[in-house]
Formats: sequence, C-alpha cells, structure tokens
Amino acid sequence: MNAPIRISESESEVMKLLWEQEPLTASEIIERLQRQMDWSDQTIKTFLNRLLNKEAIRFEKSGRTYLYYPLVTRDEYLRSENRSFLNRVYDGAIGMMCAKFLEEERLSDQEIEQLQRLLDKQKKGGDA
Amino acid sequence: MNAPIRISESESEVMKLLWEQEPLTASEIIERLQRQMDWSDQTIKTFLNRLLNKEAIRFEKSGRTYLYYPLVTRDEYLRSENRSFLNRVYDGAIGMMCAKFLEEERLSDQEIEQLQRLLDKQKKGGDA
DNA sequence: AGGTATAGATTACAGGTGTAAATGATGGAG
DNA sequence: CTCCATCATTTACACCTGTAATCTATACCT
Repeated sequence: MNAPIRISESESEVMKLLWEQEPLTASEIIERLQRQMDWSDQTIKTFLNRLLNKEAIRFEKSGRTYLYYPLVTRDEYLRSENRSFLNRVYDGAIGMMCAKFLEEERLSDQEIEQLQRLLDKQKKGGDA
Repeated sequence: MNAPIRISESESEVMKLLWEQEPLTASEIIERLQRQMDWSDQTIKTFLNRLLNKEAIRFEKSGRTYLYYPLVTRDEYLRSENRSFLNRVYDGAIGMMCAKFLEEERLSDQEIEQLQRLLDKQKKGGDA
C-alpha cells in the first residue's frame, strides 16, 4: 500500500452516498447531494474526478454515462479516520477521548446500554 | 464569536506544549518539538506566527524574546474537534462512533471500568 | 446529417497547510 | 561604537481543498 488514500470532507459526502447504494450515476449523485449541500453540479463532478484520481472510486461505462462504484470501503474509511483523529487530537489516549465525548454529548438510554453491552463483551472476550 | 479558530494538525502540536506548561519561549517550544518532530526551527516559528495571527495564542515580551501563552483552551479545542469529527465522519451518530472505536481499539480493563462508571453516571444523573 | 443539450475532462483560482529560506532588528561581545 | 549572533518577521512555494467555469465529445432530436 502506497500513500494511503485521503478522502476530504466534501469528497466523503460523495462516498457516503456510494456506501449506501452502489453503483450510482453522476446525475443521481448530484441530485441527492444537492438536497443537502449547496453545491453546483460542476463542483460535485470535480469531487467525482478527484475521487477517481485517488482511486477511491471507479466507474463502468453505461452508454453515455458512467456508473460509479466505491473502491475504498466504509470500514476502511472509518478505521483510518478514527485512528488519525485519535492520534492527532488525543495522542492515542482513547480513554481520555471517550471521557471527553461522554462529558459533552448527551446519549440516549438506548445508546448507553448498547455501549455498556459492548464494554462488557470487551472486558470478558479476549482477542481470539 | 466570529469565524471559529481553526488549529491545524501541526499547529496543535505547539498548542499541546502550551497547554502542558505556560508560558514558553520560542526556543523552549522548538527544543521540545524537535525531540519528536522532524521540523526545522523556522518551520516551528511559522506555526507560532500563524497561531498568533489566528489569535490562538498571545505573547508577552521578555527582553529580547517572547513568552507565549495559549488563548484557546484545551477544552475548547477538544470540544470543537470532537464535534467536527463526529459530524464529519459519523453524521453525529455517536453510538455508531463509539461502537466503531470499541470494535477496533483495545482498551485496558482500567479504561473499560472508567467508561462504565461514566456511563452509569450519565444514565442516572440528569444534566443539573 | 446538423445542431443542441448533456456528460465528462480540463483548467482556474483563492485560501489553508507543510515546509522552509531570506530579511530585519537588536542586545551583547569585543 | 561596531559587528555578529540570534530572535522575530516577511516572503516563498508546492500541494490540497472548496468552489466553479470552460472546453470537448457525442447521443439524440428534427
């Protein structure tokens, strides 16, 4: 693996759509993104091209248009963003990070219980 | 509050030192950063100047040199980085975020118990 | 078949960031 | 008093990102 693929914030909005549904045409992507983002269609096409150059997505020709597919998976992306955030901001101190999040973000009881289950599992369950 | 102060990754390394100890002179900062980062002294001075311009730090003259003080606090920084990360990567879904972190990062039993205590407190304790 | 709309490709441009060199100012050594 | 070392300031430059406009090729309508 050479230089890891860096996906910018705007580009990630395109990726999020492709992780939900694959493949999508440029016009589908444009249509959906314009519902939430105030971007011109040209802007979105720029992101598609940059993602192609970075090899974060690929396309297949389908007549006059392209069908876009993700190459980077959502899990790869989340893993790498998590790692870089944790190291950049907290120097890897995950305890501190979680503490800060819990301090400032309000969780629903559902979420709290889900996390408690995860923590329990982690405490018992070894790595194998 | 106008445009929020954005601290870049490199700049944050300077801030981290100032959050540990305040004030510091440029040469102290340079000396400490060069232990871990492969940066020239000029590079570090650039970061100091950019932080000054952003008003993330301030200085007081002390003879021929400056004493630097943080203006942005560590807590402000962490809060804003947390929020932007959570929104940028997880669209605000903190449950999903925590789950992903727990999935991939191994926590010590200590950390797990600390988190469990925090979650307990959060479940009972309201906001007041 | 020719013209037009449209999809994709190329080019643009300013601001931020990493990385530093060049310049300017000044306190201290001689 | 003058020159140098050293600190701070200014300038430099390439790459990334956000944000498009412009150019090119071509499928379709008439």
